[in-house]
Amino acid sequence: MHQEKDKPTGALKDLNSGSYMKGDETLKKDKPKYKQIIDAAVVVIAENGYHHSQVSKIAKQAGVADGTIYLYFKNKEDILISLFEEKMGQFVSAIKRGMEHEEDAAAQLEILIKSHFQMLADDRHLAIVTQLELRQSNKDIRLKINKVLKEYLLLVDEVLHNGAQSGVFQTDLDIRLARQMVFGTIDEVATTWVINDQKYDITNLAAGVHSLIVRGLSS
Amino acid sequence: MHQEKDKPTGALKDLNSGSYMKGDETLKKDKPKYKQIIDAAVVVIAENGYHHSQVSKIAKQAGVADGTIYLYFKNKEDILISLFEEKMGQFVSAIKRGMEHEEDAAAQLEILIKSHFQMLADDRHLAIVTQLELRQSNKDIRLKINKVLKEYLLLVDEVLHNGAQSGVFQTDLDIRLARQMVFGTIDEVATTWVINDQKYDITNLAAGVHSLIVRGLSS
Amino acid sequence: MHQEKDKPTGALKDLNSGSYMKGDETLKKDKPKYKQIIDAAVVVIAENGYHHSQVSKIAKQAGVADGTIYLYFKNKEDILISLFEEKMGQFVSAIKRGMEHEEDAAAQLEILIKSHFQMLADDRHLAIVTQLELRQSNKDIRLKINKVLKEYLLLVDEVLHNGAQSGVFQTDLDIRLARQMVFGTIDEVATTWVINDQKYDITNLAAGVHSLIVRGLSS
Amino acid sequence: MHQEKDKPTGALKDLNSGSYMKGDETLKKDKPKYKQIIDAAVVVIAENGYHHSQVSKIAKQAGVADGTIYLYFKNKEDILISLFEEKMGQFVSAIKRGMEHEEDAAAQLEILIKSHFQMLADDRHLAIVTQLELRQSNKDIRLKINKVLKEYLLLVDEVLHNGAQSGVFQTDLDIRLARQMVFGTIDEVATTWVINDQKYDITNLAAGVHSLIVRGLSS
DNA sequence: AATGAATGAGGCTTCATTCAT
DNA sequence: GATGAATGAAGCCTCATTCAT
Repeated sequence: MHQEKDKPTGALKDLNSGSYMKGDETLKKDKPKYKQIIDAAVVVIAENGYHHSQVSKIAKQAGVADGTIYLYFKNKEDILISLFEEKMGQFVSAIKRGMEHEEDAAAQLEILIKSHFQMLADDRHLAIVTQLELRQSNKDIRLKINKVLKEYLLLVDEVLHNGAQSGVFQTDLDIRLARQMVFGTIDEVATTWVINDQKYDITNLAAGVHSLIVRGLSS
Repeated sequence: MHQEKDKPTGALKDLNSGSYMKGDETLKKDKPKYKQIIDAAVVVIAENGYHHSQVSKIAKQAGVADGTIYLYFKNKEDILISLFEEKMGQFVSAIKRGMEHEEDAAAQLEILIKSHFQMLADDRHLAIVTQLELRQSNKDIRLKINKVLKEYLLLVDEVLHNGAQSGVFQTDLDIRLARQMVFGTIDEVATTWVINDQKYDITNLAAGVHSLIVRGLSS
Repeated sequence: MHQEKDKPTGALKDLNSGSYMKGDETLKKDKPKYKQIIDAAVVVIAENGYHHSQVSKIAKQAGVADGTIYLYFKNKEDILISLFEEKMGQFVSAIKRGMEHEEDAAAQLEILIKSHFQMLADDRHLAIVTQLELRQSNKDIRLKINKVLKEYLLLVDEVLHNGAQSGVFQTDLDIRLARQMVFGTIDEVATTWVINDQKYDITNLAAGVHSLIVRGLSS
Repeated sequence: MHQEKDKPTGALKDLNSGSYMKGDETLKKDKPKYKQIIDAAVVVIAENGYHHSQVSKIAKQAGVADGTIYLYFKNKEDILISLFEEKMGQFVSAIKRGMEHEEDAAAQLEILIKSHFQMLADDRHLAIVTQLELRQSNKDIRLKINKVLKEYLLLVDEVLHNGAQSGVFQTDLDIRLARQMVFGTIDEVATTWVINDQKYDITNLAAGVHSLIVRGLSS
């Protein structure tokens, strides 16, 4: 955990260098319209679906002209990737903050799961976008999204590594495989919840998911 | 376990009644060109990506005229759904066959995982299509695909139910959640493997995945 | 009037030589399937509209295979033209028969109008086809249809000529213009009736139409 | 006649509210490209025939990009309907203007016929389009065209009603039937003229047509 | 003569992006 | 910086006709 505490935001540090941004004068990202457009994109995509979310619709929702979008984003793809970066960045930061004062790997994992579910529950539009809509994007975008996702996965790896080293988890744990189980499970539970119109409280599932992951199916 | 043995293939029995098919004279599905076109679609989609797979490309790969496609499929969407039905049907059948003579739930689960990975490994085109390309289809298609997927999930449920009843798994197992873990994990492992260009042997991961699912992370 | 009586069917004499027919052995036209297909076309076009009347639909209604159509008709266009020829031929013959024993031009005109309306009233499918559907065909077909129509117009001309010579009508009548009034009026009344779903009895309008045509609007 | 004089253009007042047009800011209809495209459509349809008039051809003729068409019209159909509305509106307005200072119904009718023929003679492309090409459009379009046509027919009705009341025409005139005679005759004369490649001067026929309609065939 | 499976040309429309104002 | 009118490429599907059986 020391690692983690030593560089609490480190893992995210170059998340802001990915996409479109001209000079280093004033970052586009810090101008109000940048976030305004991203938030508009979340709403529009959640409400209309990925394939019916034209740039013009996002512009209208953001209250700007179509052309203005292109002053802040290279192209439509860039909106989506930036959206994911922006939101995922906050996501990872929040989870890290949550885990900051906990050293037990199992407990950290529970915080991670809870935070994950909580954040989805807090923004139903965003939940739809990340769990369903963004996945219909083409391979290129999904690859770039995966790059952003890597931050999150590294976080999971850290927890697993911790647990293995401290003996909380199996000492010879295949971290890569375990991470795929952890992420795969959380993601599947989240997606199922969104597909079912978020009609139950997903945060209530956190404990059960945590237990399954840690203890497995065995009796 | 008796259930399972009594109707080993039952759950799949009407998988072939889904989409496009006129009378009961000679099923379109049984004509050679039907499979020919589906196989062509798998190759074309795997090689060009979902969004660059024009009907004309599929027709050319299948060695038929564009219009011929429409003698066997209602529209482009129907090709995709039928593709998934056809392949998923074989998929589920194969897994069921594999599990037929095994009564232990944990062993059944291992067979399921192994079979799943084996089938993906056996057809690298199909693996790309199911793990990556088909997911960028629109909501309508995904809904219908989910319907087909349900057969598979029911199969998982049966195994889990078995295990819970026979005491191999936790007797108070939350089947729904457990199924989401099982499927989520398998799917994530498979997707990761495809994203990494299938460059390692996924079947080697089956044992590890099975172990993780059954025993969890605990030491 | 002698003219008229001398060659009672003359005007129709080459109506049967228009379109498709191979040798002079056995006329295609006399084989049962010829009329069978034409009648099928009338029904299909009336019920589905011109643009939704595919050859395959006509074939099915006629109880023959698609290919069989082409043993009796050169192409789809030929079905339509033949349909019009066949029906228009009967039409003109019937009107001629009706007028045969009447010498007064005004009375002849009344018979013509009455017969015209009566025949439309007798076959509601045919009425739809001739008044509405066939008019959406392309210019080529309409030109050929007009050629067939010419027989009918010649008949009108004869009556008008008669009337002018016998002093029943204006002696310096512009036959061409008068014929356009007669046909235009009859056609417009018929079309209006069909557009209104044939929901009143068009034959009741014959007297009024005749009176208007003969006496005009004047008080 | 007072009615007529009091609201001479009234019947047309909402002819411009028919199809595609968003707010009331700046009407699409008033922008130059709107008329530009409609005029292009008239020329293209007249020269190529309805079925060979692709949107791209119209765009090229109008000197705009294909996509620009869709900034002004909902779809291809909307071009045709708007075309008819626009031209028919001018048509009816012109006729009304012409009749404004004439109180005698017979004289009004003569003006109507003359104006009708004159306008067709003034634009040979438009004549082809309205008399021939537009009639092969599908039922939906024809229905909407008929709605626009109704303005014209109401105008005819007014004249006939006038005439009947003032004793110029038969006082017990069946207006509906009379209107069908008037319109049927004018339309047939116009169509015949167009089919014959407009090779004679149709305006010369106005007097004869008027005479026939008012006095009928009687000697 | 009759069949019907196979063919393949052809066009409307959407929407991300640009650029003159 | 902001605008929004204009652009133009790209693809699914229908259906008249053929021809091997």
